[in-house]
Amino acid sequence: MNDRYNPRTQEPKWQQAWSAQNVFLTGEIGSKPKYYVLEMFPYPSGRIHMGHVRNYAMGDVVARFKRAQGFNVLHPMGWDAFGLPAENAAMQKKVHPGTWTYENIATMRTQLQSMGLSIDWSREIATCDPTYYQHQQAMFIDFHKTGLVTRKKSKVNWDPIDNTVLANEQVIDGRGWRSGALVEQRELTQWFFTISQHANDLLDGIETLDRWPEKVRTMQRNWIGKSVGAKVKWAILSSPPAGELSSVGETEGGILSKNKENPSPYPLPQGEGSLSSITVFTTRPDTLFGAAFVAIAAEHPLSLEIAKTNTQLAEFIVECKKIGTTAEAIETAEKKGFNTGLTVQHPLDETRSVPVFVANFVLMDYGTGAVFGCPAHDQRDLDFARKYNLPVTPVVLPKGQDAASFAIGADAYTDEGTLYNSSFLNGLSVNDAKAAAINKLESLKAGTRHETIRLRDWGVSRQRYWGCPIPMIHCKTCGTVPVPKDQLPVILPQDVTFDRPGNPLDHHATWMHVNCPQCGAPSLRETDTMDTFVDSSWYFARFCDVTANTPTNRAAVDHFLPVDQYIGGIEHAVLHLLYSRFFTRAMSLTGHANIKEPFAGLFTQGMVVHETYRSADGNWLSPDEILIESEGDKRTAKHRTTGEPVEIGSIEKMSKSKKNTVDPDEIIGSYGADTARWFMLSDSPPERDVIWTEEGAQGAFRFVQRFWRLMQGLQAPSHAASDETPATLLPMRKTVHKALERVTGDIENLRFNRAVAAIYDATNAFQSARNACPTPNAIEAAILHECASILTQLISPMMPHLAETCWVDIGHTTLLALTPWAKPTPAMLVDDSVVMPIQVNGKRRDELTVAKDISEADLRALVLANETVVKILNGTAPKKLIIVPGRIINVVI
RNA sequence: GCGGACGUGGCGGAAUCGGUAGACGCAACGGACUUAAAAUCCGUCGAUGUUACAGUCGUGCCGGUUCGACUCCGGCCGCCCGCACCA
Repeated sequence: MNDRYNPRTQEPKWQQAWSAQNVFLTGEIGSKPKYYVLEMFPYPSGRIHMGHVRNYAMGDVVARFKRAQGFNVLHPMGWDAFGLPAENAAMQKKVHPGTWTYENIATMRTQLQSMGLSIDWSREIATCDPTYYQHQQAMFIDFHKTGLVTRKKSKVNWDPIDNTVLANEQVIDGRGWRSGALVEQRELTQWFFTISQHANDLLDGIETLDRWPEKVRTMQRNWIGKSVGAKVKWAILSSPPAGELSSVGETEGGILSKNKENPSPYPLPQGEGSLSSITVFTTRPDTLFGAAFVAIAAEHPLSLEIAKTNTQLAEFIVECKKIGTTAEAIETAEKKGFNTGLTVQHPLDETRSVPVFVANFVLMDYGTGAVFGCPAHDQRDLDFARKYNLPVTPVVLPKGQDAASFAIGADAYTDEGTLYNSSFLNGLSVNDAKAAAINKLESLKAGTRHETIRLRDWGVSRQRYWGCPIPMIHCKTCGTVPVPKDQLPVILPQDVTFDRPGNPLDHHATWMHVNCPQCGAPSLRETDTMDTFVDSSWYFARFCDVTANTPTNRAAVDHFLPVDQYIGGIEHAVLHLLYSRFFTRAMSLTGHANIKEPFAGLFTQGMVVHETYRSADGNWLSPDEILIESEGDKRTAKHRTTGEPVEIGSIEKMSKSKKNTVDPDEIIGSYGADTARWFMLSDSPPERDVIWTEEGAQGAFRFVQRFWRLMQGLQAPSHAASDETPATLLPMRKTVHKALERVTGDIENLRFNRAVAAIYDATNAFQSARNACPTPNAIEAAILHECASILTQLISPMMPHLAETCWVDIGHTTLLALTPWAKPTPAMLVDDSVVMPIQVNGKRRDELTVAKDISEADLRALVLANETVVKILNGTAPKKLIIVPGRIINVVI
C-alpha cells in the first residue's frame, strides 16, 4: 500500500495524458477570448538552470490559470539559437555549431518537458532554422526598401585577435572579453536599423505601457536619452594669440575668419557651419546671459585643427584620450581645460565675448561636441570657472532672494527662479525664458530649437558564421542589391571551418560568389550576419502562426498580439525589449503587423540566488560538497567527506564559477517538478531574488506529501454540498472559499507568494477540520469533498501533476487541466459576526465580537459596558467614541 | 551626480483607499508516537517584564498631521539596481 506520493511515476503519467489529449494546443481563432502568455525564450546553452525553472514556472501558472478561466491560451516555446557560444564550441570541441545547438535543444526540451509546462509544443521554433530566418531575411529586404535599414560607416569595437566586431557589452576594461586583446576603435561600413529616427515614437509609446514595471520604463527613457533645448552659434572673434600660432604662417586676418565672404579653410564639423563659429547644444538657453566660457571636445574639428600647430594642445588632447571610460576614472578625473586663446561673440549680446577652452569633460559624440558654460547654474561649470578664474554671474534668482545680495558660493543654483541680469529675459520664469531665448535666437539666426537623442542607430552587422545571413549582394556596378525574394532563404553553408580567426563565411570557397541579380556580373554576397538580437525581436509574432509562408500570418498576428503577459529577466530591460518595440513598429510599417507595442504586460522576475561556500584554502565548494549544522540560530558548515570547517559566504546569483548552482534535473529527480515549482513560487515576491535552500525545497516536498495524504480517503459524495454547513465545518468552508477568491486575485496580479500563503492557510484549516471530523456523515462528506476539490484546483497551476493525482483520488473522472476554474459561493465569503478591536486613545485594550449589522447605538452601549473600558474610564465619560463600522472602535478619554 | 526600488522577528516575507503589526513558510525549541531514527502529529516562537495575568517598548532615525501611522507629510541615514563627464 502506497503511503507516499511518488512524483517519479505520477509526473510522467500526467504529462503523457495531457499530451495525448492535446490539452495545451492553442485553439482556433475566435473560439474563445485569447490570452498570450510568453516567457523569454532560452538560449540553448546546454542545460536549463534554476533561473529557467523560476521563469517558466511563473509563466505556466499564468497559462494554466487563464486556460481554466476560459481563455484560448497561446503559450509557446522556442530557442534563441544563433550566437557566439556555438562558434566557440565549434572551435574548442570540433563540432559544427548547428550540431552542438540542436543537441542542446534536444536536451533542454526534455528538461523543460519534465517540468510539466503547459506549452503548445506544436509551435516550437528555433531561430537558427531556415524556416525561421528566411522570413527574417524577407523582412530585412522590406525594411531596406522602406528606409528602415541603412548602410553607413561607424566606429566599432574591433578585436584585433579575433578579427571581429565586439558589442559594447563584450568589451571589458577596454579588452576583448574572450581574447583579452586591447580593443581598437575602427571605422567600418555596417548595416544599421534606423532606430534613432523612431526615438520619439518609442519614447511616447512608453507612456502607454501601464502594465510594465516603472523601473524598465525609466531605463528605456534614459536609454533613449532625449534632451530638449537649442543649438546656439557663437561666432569666432579673434585668432589665438600670435605667439602660440607663430609657426602657422597664416595670412593676415588670422586663421579663423568670421568673414562670410572669406570662408574658413577648415572642414565643416557635422554640418554645423564653417569654423568661423562654434555651435553648442544646451538644455538651458535661459542661462545664456550667465555664460562665462565655451568648451569644445578634444576631438572637435576645431581642437584638432589648432592642435596641428600647437604642440601644447596636441599634448593635452592625448592626455584627454587617456582618461578611461570606467565609472571610477570619470569620477576621479580632474576637470581640465586648455585655453585656446580664441574668443567667441555672445549670440544675444554682440558686445560680449567669452574664451574658448578645449575641455576633457566635453564629449564629441554627444550633442555638438561643444558646450557653453554657465557657472552660476551648473555645478561642473562652476568648478571649472573657479579653477580658471572665470566670472560667475547668476541669472536665475531663487524665490525669496534679493537680487542685490544673492551670490553663488560653492554650489551652483540649478532650481527654478526668476531671470535677472539677462536683458530681455528679465522677470521670466526658467521655462518661459527658455522659450523666449530660443525665439530670439531663431529670429537672429543665431540658433535653433533642437532635440538631442542619445539613442544610436542599431548596428546589426556581425562578422560571425552562426547568425542569420544578411540577404544582400555587393555588385561593382549596381552597388548593394537585395537578394530577390524568390531566391530566399540565403542559407548558411554547412561546410565551414573554424581553424583560423575571423568569419568562416569569408573563407568559404564558393558561398559568397554570386552573380548580381540586376546586371548578372560576378558579385559578392554580404558575409556579415545579423546580430542575434534581431532574431529575438519578432519571434513572438512568428509564434502566432509558425506555418505561415510569409513572415507573419496577419490574421493570426492581429488576433494574438500583443503578448498579454511577457515574463523574463530584468537584464533585458533595455536591449531586447527596446529592439522588439522598434521591430514591431518596423513590421507594422512594412505590413507584417498592425501594432506598435508588442508586450502589453511585462513582468521582470528576480534571480535565483544561493549561499556560497569556501574551504579554508579559499576554494569554492558546491552545496553538495558540504554539510550544514545548526545550533540554535547559529549555522556552521563542514566538508562532507573531510569534515574540515567551511566558511558560509554571501548569497549570490547561481554561477558555475562560485559553484553555488543547483541542477534542476537533480531536484526534479529527487523531489519532482511540482516541488521545484512550488518552492520557486513560495516566500519571495516574484520580482525579487529567491534564495534557494535545501531546507526550503524539503519544506515544499513536505507540503506535497501532506497535501496528498489529506486528499486520501475522501469519497465522491452522494450529493452536492448544500448551503447549510454544520458549525464544525463552517469556518473551514469559509476559509477555503475565501482562499479561492484570494488566490484568483493573487494569480491575476502575479503575486504567487501570497497565493501560496493563502493555500497553506486553507490547507491547514482543512486538515484541522478533517481531524475534528473523523467519521463524516453524508452532509459533512459532501462539504469536505467540495473543499478538497477547491484546494486541489488551487494548487493546480503551481503543482499540476499532484493536482491531477489528487483530483482522481477524490473521485473526479476528467482531467483537472480541462476543468473550468471554480467560483466561490458568495454566502461563504461573508461573515455574520465581526471581531472589532477596542482601542483606548489608539491603544488596543480589548475586542468585541458583534453581529455584522449591529446598530451604532447598540455597539456604543456594548463598548461603554465593556469591562476593560469601564475599568479604564473609572466613572468618567469618554471625550469621544469613534466607531468605524466593521473595523474598529476607539475610545478617546 | 541623475533616475528607480527598498528598509518590518534568527531568516524569506504578510499587513499599504490610515484601523488588531508579524499572516504563511523556513529555522529553532518543547511534547506525543517509536527499541531507535526518519516520517508524522500537537504546541511555543518580536523585545522586556511577571509565578501567572497585567504592563511597557517595538516596522532604519528625527519631527509633524490624526481619535488612530509600517502606511500620509517634512528632514535625515542606510542598502540595492540602472544610467552617467549627457551639456
